[in-house]
Amino acid sequence: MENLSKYKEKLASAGLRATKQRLMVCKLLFGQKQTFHFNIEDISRLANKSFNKKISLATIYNTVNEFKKKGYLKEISLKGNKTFYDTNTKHHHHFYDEDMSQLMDIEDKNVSINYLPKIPNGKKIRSVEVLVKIEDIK
Amino acid sequence: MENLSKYKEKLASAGLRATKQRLMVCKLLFGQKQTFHFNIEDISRLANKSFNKKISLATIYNTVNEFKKKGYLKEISLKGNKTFYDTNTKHHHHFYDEDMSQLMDIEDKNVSINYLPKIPNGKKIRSVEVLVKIEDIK
DNA sequence: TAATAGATTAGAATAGTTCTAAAGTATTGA
DNA sequence: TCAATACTTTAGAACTATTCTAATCTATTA
Repeated sequence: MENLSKYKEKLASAGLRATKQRLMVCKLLFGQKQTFHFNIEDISRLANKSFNKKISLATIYNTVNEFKKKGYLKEISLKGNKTFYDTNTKHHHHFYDEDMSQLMDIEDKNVSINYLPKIPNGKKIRSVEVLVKIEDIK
Repeated sequence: MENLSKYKEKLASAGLRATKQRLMVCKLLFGQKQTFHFNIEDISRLANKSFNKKISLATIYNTVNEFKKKGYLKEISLKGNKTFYDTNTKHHHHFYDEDMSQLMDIEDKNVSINYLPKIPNGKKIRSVEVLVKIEDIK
């Protein structure tokens, strides 16, 4: 419970008051050693398991969406029904393991693209995302 | 109505009988000069407009899913609620226009990647997809 | 401490997709 | 050709993810 102030700042800067539920969400999202990938259900399940406390889905959706707007979380471009988020907001890429349905980060510096077609008139590039789908060597 | 046999073959090879509704879906999907991007609702709307005929959503979902399994259509990896499909099944990449919510193809030969990190043990690459998000120059 | 502003919540509402069961259509074998 | 069978289509139910709503609760402020 030592670095709660870090989370309080984060919440404040996103225009959110620090409440018990939001602090729990922060702890789950940003209290990990490594960045991670999750969906809303994961957070709900983790809150149950880690704190023995049920946080309503509405609260989780609200908090996650505010953090996304603020740039503290990134939504991942992946097909499928559920929305996935990434606590790694640095520009980077992904491996997607088709057999495990699992995502792994690829650091931006580990991918290089040396040619792209010219972009349409009046447009500029916002981001370039590479998704490397991998599967078991059968 | 001249190249219906082309569609009949396609349906047969996907294990589907050629019915009025499925032939309409085929015409909409594969009868275009250019490859295109669509979702289920688009096909439903197009059937209404082009043939003045309502095809049930269930039929469209079934047919599109069978074609996807068979490799005649590709599902596009994009966040968002609706699933998008691509009639271009060649390996290729996309521009995604954030302002217009519009997809454009980038031919595979127009993108080159000269370095990728090594892939995890026991895994091999299935595909490498590049998504270039673009936006208006404000 | 009272008043008020904001937060949380359960559950309703919505949207995309899949499932189901009944009715329709095509195919097959006699 | 006809009946039996197999496959299709369909409307609507069911399901799932997400958002909305309105009532209750909590925190802040004066």
